[in-house]
Amino acid sequence: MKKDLTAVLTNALENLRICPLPVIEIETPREESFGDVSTPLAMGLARSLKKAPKKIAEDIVNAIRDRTIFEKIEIAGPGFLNFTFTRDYLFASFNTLLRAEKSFLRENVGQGRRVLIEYVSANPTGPLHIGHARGAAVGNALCNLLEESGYCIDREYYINDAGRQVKLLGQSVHAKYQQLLGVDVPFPDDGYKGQYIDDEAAALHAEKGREYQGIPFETCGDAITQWTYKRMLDLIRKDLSRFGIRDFDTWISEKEIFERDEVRQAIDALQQKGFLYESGHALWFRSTDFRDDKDRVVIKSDGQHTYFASDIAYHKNKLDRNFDIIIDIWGADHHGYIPRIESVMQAFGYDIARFKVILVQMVNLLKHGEPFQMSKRAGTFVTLSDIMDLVGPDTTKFIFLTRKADSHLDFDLDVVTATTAENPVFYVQYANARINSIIANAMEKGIRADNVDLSRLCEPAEISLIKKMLAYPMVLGGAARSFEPHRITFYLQELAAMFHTYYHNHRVIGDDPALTSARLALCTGIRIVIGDALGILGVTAPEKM
RNA sequence: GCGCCUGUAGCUCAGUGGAUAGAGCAUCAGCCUCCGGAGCUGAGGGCCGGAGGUUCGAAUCCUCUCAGGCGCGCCA
Repeated sequence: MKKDLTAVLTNALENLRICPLPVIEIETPREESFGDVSTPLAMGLARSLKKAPKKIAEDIVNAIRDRTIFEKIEIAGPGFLNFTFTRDYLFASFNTLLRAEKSFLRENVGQGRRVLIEYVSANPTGPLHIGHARGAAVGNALCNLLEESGYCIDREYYINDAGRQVKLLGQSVHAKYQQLLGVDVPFPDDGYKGQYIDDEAAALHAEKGREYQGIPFETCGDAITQWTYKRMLDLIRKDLSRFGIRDFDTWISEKEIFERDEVRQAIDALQQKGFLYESGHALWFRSTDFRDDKDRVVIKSDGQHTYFASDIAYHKNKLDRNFDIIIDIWGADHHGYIPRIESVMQAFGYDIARFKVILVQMVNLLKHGEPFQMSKRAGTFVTLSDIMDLVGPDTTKFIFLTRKADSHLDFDLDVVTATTAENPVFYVQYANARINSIIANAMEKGIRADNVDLSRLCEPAEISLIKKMLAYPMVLGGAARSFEPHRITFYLQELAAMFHTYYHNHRVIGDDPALTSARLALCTGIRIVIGDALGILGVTAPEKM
């Protein structure tokens, strides 16, 4: 729909010798009476051409030579161009959609550009919680969406395995292990609490017996830390897999970045470019040269590097891999780090327009309508695994994807688990299951859908459904261009609603074989679109429920 | 104090500078001899937090202001 109209309009603008050619925006109008698609093109040109929008619109209409696919072209409101397609065009397009070819369903937004998307990247110090899950759902859907829209995607998870946090994890398990064996080792003040630490200590005992009994952390700490965090990482992978997140292409380790001396090299590189200076025995990055409001310490006066230093190295590592676009998906509580990382990117000479941080807002976990505060340190948190036991992966993902990434989200365990009616994902999946059931029914009755005469679809609801499906590629394209996968969930709910209404008003399988075939084709189209869209969101489309 | 995010229907949220601002839930009133009732139909519900500005046009952009959340370390 969009491709054809864009071609027509481009041709018309060329006939009018309008250049440079403006970006042609195509939208589906709010009211069906305004036509199938419309463009505010003439209004956008009003300023540069210094002519009234309606006059420009008239000129454009007159310049359209080939109008065989249109039933109607109207100028409306302040200067909208509204297009209504002929039935023949709609049926022909829908026929193409039925072949489910990606070239028809997709817009090539990416043009093969390479994108690195880093998301989740939770510290391997404990199980994933609901905040990580939101990042995972958004990141996974965005990767799928961009990949399907012509980008080459690398999915990456950054493992913070070098810092104090991982060591603290090891200390916590070490202490619990010793206590288990009756050795009185004090638990670290800010150690990790929670049942899983006890479980890990018990597991360590089960596997290694008394090997470390009475041995101080200074001696056996590295071994225990390694052992524990690898198990944590394994747990995270399992949770993500169960959550239905596609595996990452790269699991990149902070520790290995250190071991390859990349931190040193990155600091040297900044030093050479003159962005570092010494003050108070510490080494500073002059991020105020760019977009930060204060300079940042890279190496502390005690000679230790800061966390920021390894971030510099990691982002240089990303840059060195020559991606066209680099996307970081962070929890919104890290938003204060954006300016300094952007500064790093600029210092290395990278075009900041090709770096994007997507912030995923906090999830307010509620129980009985009351805030359910989570803290890994205090050990009071609900894990992603717990959530999946209660709610299920599909529902959890879908709910995360019904909101913009940067909008706050309430996730009330009672609401989400109590009444299934509040789970929009079921509504969509139900439509899919229903269609499968209808088609199975038809096949049992030996009804074939060969040589379908689509022109038998003449109910207004049928034409509306076809138009809705033909708009699907535009929705995907828009979502990809704006990095907003949530648009797809809204589209799906609308399409499902149209189908459910249609289903109640019209029987698909009836006495008229030709009409039945045509309606089966209609259903098949809906199934194709729902299946395709759910697939991109990373949500399953069960045949039966 | 400074910065970022969010204020849209009772609640949770969509809304790409464009036409009469939408959906789900909740509430109320209806629909199962019929392909899946996890469904359908209808009704009520709005000063788009507030005030200015930008222009042909603002929920959308700018300034100010109010409210909530988060962040502001030689922590990680």
